[in-house]
Amino acid sequence: MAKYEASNTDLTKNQSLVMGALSQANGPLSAYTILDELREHGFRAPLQVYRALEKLVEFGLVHRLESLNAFVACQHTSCGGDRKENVLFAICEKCGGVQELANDRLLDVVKNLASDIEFRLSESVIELRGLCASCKAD
Amino acid sequence: MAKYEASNTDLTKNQSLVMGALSQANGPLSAYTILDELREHGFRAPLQVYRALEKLVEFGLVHRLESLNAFVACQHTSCGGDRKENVLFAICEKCGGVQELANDRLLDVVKNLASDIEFRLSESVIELRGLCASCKAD
DNA sequence: CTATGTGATGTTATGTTATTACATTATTGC
DNA sequence: GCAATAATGTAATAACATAACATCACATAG
Repeated sequence: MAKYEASNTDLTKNQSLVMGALSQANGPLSAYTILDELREHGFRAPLQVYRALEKLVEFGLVHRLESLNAFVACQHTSCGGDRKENVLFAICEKCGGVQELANDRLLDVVKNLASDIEFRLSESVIELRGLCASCKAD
Repeated sequence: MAKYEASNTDLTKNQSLVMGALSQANGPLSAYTILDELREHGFRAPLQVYRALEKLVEFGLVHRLESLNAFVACQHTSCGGDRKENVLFAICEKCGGVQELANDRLLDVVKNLASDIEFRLSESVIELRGLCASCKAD
């Protein structure tokens, strides 16, 4: 956990615990799953998790997956630094794994699309569903 | 409601009622909002709404907005016909309005992206958040 | 040093969204 | 008619999220 405390934004105890749980997981976790994992560390209520998650998302260390109601640790070392979500997710429907991608071309298309309809874009949620390379082989 | 019963897929009573509620609304509705609106028509339980919604989504008459946990009537007359979601949404954070867009270029980029990582795409969730043309003017 | 502000935490209760399980009714094809 | 299938009704519960309020830790201006 020292790993996260040492990051450019210092994390509080609860934030570190939640970040630790998400980093050890090999996929997204729901807030309540995190809560259960952290009961042994003294967590008692959902709000403790949600408050930590809110900050971690704000810091760019964690992403929320809207189509899963779940949270995943950022896979880009960069992400904490370059804010602004030019990021998308490929979610495997078989193994539950998530791949995080950053793609400028996609972002450009989205921006153009928004500007075509005079929409002031503040955030974009892009989540692909399907089968990951290893699962589609089976 | 005859309007929907007359569509190429015949709707059941509950499906028609839910479709009617969504069509009259000028924005997305949550399942429970729909339930409340339909109590006067005899609806008693969430499941009645969720079951109807499931079918309507299947028919392509309704879309689910993942980032809102809400549902919106399809704005393309075409949508019922050409299945497969090559569709995205611009959601206004001020007025709550939703614009549904279909864009081939975006779909191409997404497909290429998926194929780059050997991901077998089955569905894509693309939801833009921001301010619509009329709200950003204020 | 103590008063005050700010942010984090703890706790309970409640609100909101979605599904499971099981019984019943309607419709369709034979 | 009768079996198979789809739709519906109802109750209970699961899963996800926030409101409201109390307390604690710590920084810093006076």
